[in-house]
Amino acid sequence: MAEKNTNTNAEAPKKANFIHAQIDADLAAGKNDKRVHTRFPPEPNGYLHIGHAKSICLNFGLAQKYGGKTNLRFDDTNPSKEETEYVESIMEDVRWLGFDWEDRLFYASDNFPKLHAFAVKLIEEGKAYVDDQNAETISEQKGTPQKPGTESPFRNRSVQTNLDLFERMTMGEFNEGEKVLRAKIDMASPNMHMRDPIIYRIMKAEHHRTGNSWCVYPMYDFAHGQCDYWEGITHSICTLEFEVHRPLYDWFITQLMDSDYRPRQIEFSRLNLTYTVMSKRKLLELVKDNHVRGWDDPRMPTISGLRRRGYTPESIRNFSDKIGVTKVDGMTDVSLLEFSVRDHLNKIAQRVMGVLDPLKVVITNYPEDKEEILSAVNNPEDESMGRRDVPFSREVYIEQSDFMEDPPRKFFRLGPDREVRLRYGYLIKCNEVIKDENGKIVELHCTYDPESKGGKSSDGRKVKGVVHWLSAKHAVKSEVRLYDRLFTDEEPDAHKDVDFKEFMNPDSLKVLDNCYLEPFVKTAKALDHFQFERTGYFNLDPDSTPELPVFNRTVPLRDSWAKAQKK
RNA sequence: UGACCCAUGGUGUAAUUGGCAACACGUCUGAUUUUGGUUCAGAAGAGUCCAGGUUCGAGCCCUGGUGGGUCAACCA
Repeated sequence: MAEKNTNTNAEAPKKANFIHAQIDADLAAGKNDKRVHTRFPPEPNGYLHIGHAKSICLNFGLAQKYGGKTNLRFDDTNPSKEETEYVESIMEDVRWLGFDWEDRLFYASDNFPKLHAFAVKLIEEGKAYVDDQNAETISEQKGTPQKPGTESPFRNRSVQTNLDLFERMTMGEFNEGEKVLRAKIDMASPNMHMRDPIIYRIMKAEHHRTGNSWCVYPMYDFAHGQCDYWEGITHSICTLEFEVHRPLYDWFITQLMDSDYRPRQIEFSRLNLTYTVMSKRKLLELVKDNHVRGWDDPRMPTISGLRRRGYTPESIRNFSDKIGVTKVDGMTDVSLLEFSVRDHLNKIAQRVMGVLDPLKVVITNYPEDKEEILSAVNNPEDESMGRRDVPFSREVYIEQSDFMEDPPRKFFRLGPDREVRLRYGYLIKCNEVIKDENGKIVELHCTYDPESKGGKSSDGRKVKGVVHWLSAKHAVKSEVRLYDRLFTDEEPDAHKDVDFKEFMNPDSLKVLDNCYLEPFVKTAKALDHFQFERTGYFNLDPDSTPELPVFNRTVPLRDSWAKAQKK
């Protein structure tokens, strides 16, 4: 018998990318004892977002593929921006995504003493000097990308003077901005980063880990490569904007190395997603100015926001695999992300009937006090999830949008004298439409076909429409939060003259407070995933109380009817 | 008036040492369906930024353009 290839995404081998090719070449050349050791190096100055997830999946994925290791390293060299709160959220998010750094948790700040000693060594070798000029002057002397810079008058101080001055900087003798330590490289280099870069600056700020023990802090360029080196990193993967830093990265490594081992920087393009922003600065602005409820607002592209929204780690990892890794600056359509989460939730989500916008239906030929228990499938994609009981009675709620008094062509839901099936229940026919004094439809009177239970009908007739419903007296009242994209523009931060906040979508959050759900949702735990049948995927928000469950809509179901209606 | 990087359907990516441009999302049909979901079957959509060159043969190699990105923080 021919076997069908049902290779799922989870099992499918990851597509090779250009980094794999480079690692393969390094391995073939026998570099670094054929080790592969990567690291994920966030600065703890904000919450992680979906772009970081791409980097996390890449770095940890590489280690998995090559039998190597991945470190988690906090790049905490700027005490003015960094906080312990961020450190904690980052660790939580990486773990939640499903990755484990085992015992390899590092901080750049762990290396402050070694970094300082290395700076002293450079001074001794005549490769670094203390500059007394202010930031503005130094900047002017840097020149422009087109024009070479000029040398600082302090460039040729004696080793002894530099040693003395740097020591006094370290002891806190000078104020912020009075002096900096610079590497002596090449003020005429076509690469701005090689024009005597600043490697240490005076900062009298409290560091979230080292407190007040330091008055001088290393710059990123003077810390990152060295940390890579000391941690034994072989492939230091970062985003494209660091490409021009690579010569400097290599320069410091050359000063440091004492064997054949040499880490190597490789750059890839960061993730851009439509209808959102992805810079920590802008996300922080949204949080600080209360445009959203916090870093974990379900509308945010942060890992914590996506988690609260109802995304699963699997769906994010899967998305990450799908988008691949290249050096092309692009813009990924958010529909790819939405596909990933639907795809996963379809397989795992418990089904439930939920009426978001209720319309009362009285089944006039159903006995007043009768109640029945109907049986519903928990997940048609997964038999092992079993079935559940759903109570049925004379008065039910259906969705307002499932009834039209004057239905258009191809509308196969309820209308006057039309018949639909109540999912898992009976066929009902609408006989009477009750309106209030304003003409608004407030209630429907229907009759049911007692022979139609369980998919049959008394005479074999079939109906096209199936609607979800809830027994009015059993239903649990809930709040439901519907989310839409945070911005109305595909690239809100791509407009030169308009602030990205001008494009914020005023309807990005819609709160429905008159929703009904099956009774069993009372037992749900925060973040549990559900599919509200015919509506979308939802999860239980931590804001829920025993009296009032609150649900977030993760993503709507695909809806070909709504799509057809738009045309 | 520089250095470095990038360019393949609408979007994201593939394409062994040069060998019929493939996959996914999205879009559109149709079938199945007690979710207008899922699943299944199928379709449309690029000739690979441009111009030369090498070659039997170029998305891939070479040359020159064009377009885009990054770099002039005591941020990372």
